[in-house]
Amino acid sequence: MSEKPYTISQVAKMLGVSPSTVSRAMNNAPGVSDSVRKQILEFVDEIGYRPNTVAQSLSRGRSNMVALILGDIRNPFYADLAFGIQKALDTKGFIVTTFNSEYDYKKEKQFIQFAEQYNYSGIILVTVNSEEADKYLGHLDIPVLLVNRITKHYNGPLIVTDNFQAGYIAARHLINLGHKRIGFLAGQNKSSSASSQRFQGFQQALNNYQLDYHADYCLYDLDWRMNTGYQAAESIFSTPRETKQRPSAFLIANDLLALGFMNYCGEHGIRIPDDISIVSFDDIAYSSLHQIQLTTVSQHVETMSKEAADLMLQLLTDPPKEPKRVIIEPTLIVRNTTQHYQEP
Amino acid sequence: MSEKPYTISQVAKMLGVSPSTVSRAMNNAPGVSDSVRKQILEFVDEIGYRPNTVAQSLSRGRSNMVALILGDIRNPFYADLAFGIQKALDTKGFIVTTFNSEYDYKKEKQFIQFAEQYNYSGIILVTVNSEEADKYLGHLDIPVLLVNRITKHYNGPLIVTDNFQAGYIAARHLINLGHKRIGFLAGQNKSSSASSQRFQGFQQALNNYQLDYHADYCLYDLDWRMNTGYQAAESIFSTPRETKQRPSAFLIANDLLALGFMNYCGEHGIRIPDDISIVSFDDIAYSSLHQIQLTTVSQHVETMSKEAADLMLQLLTDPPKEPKRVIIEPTLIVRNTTQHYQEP
DNA sequence: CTGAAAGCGCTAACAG
DNA sequence: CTGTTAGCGCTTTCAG
Repeated sequence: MSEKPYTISQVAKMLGVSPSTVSRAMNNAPGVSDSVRKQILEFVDEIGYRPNTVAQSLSRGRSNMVALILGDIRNPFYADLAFGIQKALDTKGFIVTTFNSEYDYKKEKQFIQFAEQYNYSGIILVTVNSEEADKYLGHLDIPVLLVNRITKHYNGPLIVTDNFQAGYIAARHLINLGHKRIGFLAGQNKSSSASSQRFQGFQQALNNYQLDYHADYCLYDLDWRMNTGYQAAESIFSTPRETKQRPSAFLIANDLLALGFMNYCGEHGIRIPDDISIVSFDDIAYSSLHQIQLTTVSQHVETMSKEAADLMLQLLTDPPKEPKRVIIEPTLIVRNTTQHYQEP
Repeated sequence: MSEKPYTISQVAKMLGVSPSTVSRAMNNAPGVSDSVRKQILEFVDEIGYRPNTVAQSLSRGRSNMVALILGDIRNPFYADLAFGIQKALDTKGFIVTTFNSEYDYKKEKQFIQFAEQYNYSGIILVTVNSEEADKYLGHLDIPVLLVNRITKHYNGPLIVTDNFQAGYIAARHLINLGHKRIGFLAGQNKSSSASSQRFQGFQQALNNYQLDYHADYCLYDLDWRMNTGYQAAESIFSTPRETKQRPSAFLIANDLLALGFMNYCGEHGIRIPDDISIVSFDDIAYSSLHQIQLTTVSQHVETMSKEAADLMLQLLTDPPKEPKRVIIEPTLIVRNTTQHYQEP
């Protein structure tokens, strides 16, 4: 592994052919006789020659690197997504670099520029919604695939969960259980269409079932971290309020927040679901633990990553003229953090 | 963002200077008058010219990409590690690509070759221990930094937790609590020095305190997934055995396995810590939840990632002749899954 | 201090 | 079918 790697012209010389022939043979491009091709391929394999991809990239004007830009790899939902995408693309000879925008659209933009500068050949983007992004997303030099986000003006390829429906069925579940005072711990609605659409689904459900939406049952603009969920619970339960005035159930924008929320409740003797029901979104692995048993809405991350990989592959090989848009049906997974409303 | 990017010669032409001068100015290399340099820098900034990094990479023979090869990004411990390293290196102008070896040394090797082929300028490696790796790790063309693994013959730069000590203090904690029959759910000892050293620490502690090591209290070669921990518990508790013959406590090779183990226990009415004490390793975020409260040994992943990033940076800029090796002290975090041994 | 020229390793017309 | 010739965009001697 230590000797200087061969170059294509060295290989060509050894074989007594020209570099172009070697190149053609290796890229199975037409214009090489089968016998010569075979010979080259075997030889190359034997001596372990591998083309320098940087040179290829420069020469071709494109690489086989794909950028995956997402919020934070420490969120298990994203870790799953990244893992799936990466695994699928690896086997096709693409390598994917993951960037953590930390939900900051400036960082996101930097990464996008990075990707262009580095001749990345595609970007899979869980975008931080912003007016700016909405403007340029459609006109990047390289193919973009939006994942789990949607923006007003972008109409390129896309793959999302129906987050409106996710919010709707989550809320309906609670309503079915007899809850009337339902709060919502919202994510960063401005920067996440997923979050805002879940919120809208929630409101729609309230509306359909003639329930009031109380702004003061809700918390807004929470970042997606566990600790923030903890603090949210703290602020909710430490402000004195008649029990009857307090929501009996909460929708929580993602599992991480919900876990933090439950953590606070556990520490302070607030029983779930006896005192309060909660349902959230994502269905990360930890939500299914017996000790947790979180009722949540699955986004089917496995499907999502598979579709994302497939779609990106398609964009890279033969881009369809009609951008493909795939929508995933969310599924409510009822576990143990929700129960029938009981008069306090 | 859509117009074709400028090339260095275009920029040079616009300024009426030569490409080399622009290059020198931008890399603050000597040989440009301050006034010209300033002018160039300003102009470049204004029009937003950014050098094509692929071309740079080819020309220089090295890039500013660093590969991070680890087992599985879905393990929160690795997600934390990756996040920390990436964040630290990003700000220094390096981009890091994460590869999931899935604990398979063949994949690992592939990724290493990949990295060389792509002109990566450094590799941060949580290696899958293997004889093969041990041979070539020292002689790669590019700087390597081993993280949380150690091999027999490799003596390059390194950063590890003292995993022997980790195993030792974990076991001692249990022994202090009066446990005498202690089992171990081992990870993949052959491919993970972290795992095997924890195991050795455990055995040493037993030895020091005159306790017997029972091979049949132990399970070996578990992969690191939650579900495997679940199955381990299943196999342990479903084989009939006198309670007095059963371990009263377990060391478990990492938190993920432990979580799976606890999951099974929860589902089957096995109370922790009343019926069985457990302590594991990593201290991932989910272990600290009130509903979990796992006693575990922290590897201080934050320190680890910071050190790793610093060390890699050093290797890339001015490699010291003596390879630096840093060892991190593990810390036992006592929570709620361990208690005094009680006669059954 | 500055510019011209060669070259990094590969691909892609263009000839034969 | 095969080889020759230019580049891709940048860095880096080497002259001036």
